[in-house]
Amino acid sequence: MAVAVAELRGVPVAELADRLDRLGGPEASRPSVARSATGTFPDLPGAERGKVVLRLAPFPNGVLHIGHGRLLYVHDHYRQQYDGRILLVFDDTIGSDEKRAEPEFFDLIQGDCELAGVRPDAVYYKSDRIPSHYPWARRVIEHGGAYVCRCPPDLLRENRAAGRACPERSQGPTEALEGWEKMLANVYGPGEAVLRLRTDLAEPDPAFRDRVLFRISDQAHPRVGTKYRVWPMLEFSWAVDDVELGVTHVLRGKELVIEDRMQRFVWDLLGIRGPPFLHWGLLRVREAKVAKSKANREVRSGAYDGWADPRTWSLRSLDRRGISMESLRAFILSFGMSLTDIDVPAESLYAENRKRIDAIALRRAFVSAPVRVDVAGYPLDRGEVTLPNHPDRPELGERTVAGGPSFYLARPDAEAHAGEEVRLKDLVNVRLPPAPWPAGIPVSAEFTSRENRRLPRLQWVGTADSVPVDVLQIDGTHLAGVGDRSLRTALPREIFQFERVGFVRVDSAPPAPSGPLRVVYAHP
RNA sequence: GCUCCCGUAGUCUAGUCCGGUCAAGGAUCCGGGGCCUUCGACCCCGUAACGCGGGUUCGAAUCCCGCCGGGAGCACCA
Repeated sequence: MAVAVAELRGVPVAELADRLDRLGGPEASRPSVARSATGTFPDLPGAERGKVVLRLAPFPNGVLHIGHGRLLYVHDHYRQQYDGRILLVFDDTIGSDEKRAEPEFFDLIQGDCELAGVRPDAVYYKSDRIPSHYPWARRVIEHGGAYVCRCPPDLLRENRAAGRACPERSQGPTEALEGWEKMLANVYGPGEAVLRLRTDLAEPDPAFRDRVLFRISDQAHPRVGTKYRVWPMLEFSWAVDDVELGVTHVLRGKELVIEDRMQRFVWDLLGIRGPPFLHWGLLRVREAKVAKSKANREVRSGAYDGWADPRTWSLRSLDRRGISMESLRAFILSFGMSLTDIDVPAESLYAENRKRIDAIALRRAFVSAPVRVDVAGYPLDRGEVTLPNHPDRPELGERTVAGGPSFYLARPDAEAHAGEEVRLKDLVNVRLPPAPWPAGIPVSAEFTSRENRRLPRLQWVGTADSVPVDVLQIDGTHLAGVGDRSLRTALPREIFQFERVGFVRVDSAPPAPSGPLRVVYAHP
């Protein structure tokens, strides 16, 4: 058994490594394979290789964010393990006033799946499947499992908490069927009647008492408009669709366990054997407190820079920052199917990503808040210098950049060493003048020596040829600075390490002709 | 309040089902050192955990009981 588990655990890691190798390009030749610990995934009960059908069911009211990563990669993990299929089923029932499906997200979410590397084998829309739900409702009613309740929502809630029956609860199937037909025949307006499951008033869990199965809404749906007024609730719709779509295993977060009971209750009533359920626990990435409604609002108002704004922590934003989806996958899979409440810092994701990009990111010099420093006595032969693109990988080539005698230094960095001798990294040693350094006036420094000594090291950019750079940071603010001239040939989406600053990715948006090079900060 | 779930180092995880091989493994973070002219990488070293209390047993992270703590659900949302 122990051996079997060990083998099982070994598989995904190896597959991940293969996958990375097959990507080609610089990643294929990187010196070492990134290895990460994978959490445990139990076998799917009764699963047969090649016959597993899973379903992803996002609600289309926002793009997929980091939290959806678990949904995506847990499903994909099992798809790979069992050579199964993943159905993307848009959970687009009519929602509520606070939570409504919106048209643009159908395509955006499919794009997100693609981006994440979790391509669904088929796509369904719940809104196309409403008619097939009605016969199921009828069957449940005929089995005495449901009744039409006309209590106002507040009263319904009160009664549920108190375990009190509402007057209509005693309806027999015939009467309930009549009520149901009236619902379908537009006799009632929104909020005037619902179809409720008849569980047990003595049911100890108040959350489970006589849940609503169908309700009436006049809202227009982004895909089917006002074609339907009687809409199923999530639990009932899955009781239907998990069976009709042939789903073999339902994987969901543990906040949805009560939906399991609801589905089973319906299936038991109708004598159907449905698929088993598996759950994972809550995952919270500390820095990514995503309020979907706020993000949507800010994107729409233009306050955020689109769906890939770093503040949204959307999958798109991670990609834009240069955080690879394979890193996200490894990060997510490290949690396994744990039911624990996870509160993990983004640093863990960054560590995972660093393993993958450190070997391929070319090094570049970048200086923020530049202050000009003129060096007296600067050696003439150092007007240009050639530096390696990567300190550990000569095969990645080198670049030639402008040297002195005039430099930009990062003001806070340099000012901290005012009056001291410092080393301009990879170049020469200079003595900086004492503070203060008035703004707007070049600082006069003095050449001291060339040899590499253990002095504080400063990043520099030669003023003779520099490139203005704008860094979009994780909090949405911008950092202005200059980079070395080799950045002039930077390609969209290219990933660099700004030495002593961190990893960045060149933005894919076409740059303004005269504007700075736009990059997005990933992590240290 | 009711119902369910979860508690292994700062964080995440392996081990718990089937008690001994666990004086608890890995990752990350943190600290120290080495090395490459980065605050990054790599190498070496180090700190650090079985929520608490009982019980069963020769032996408990693992089984039993009782607490305590955390989370989720209690929508005509998903």
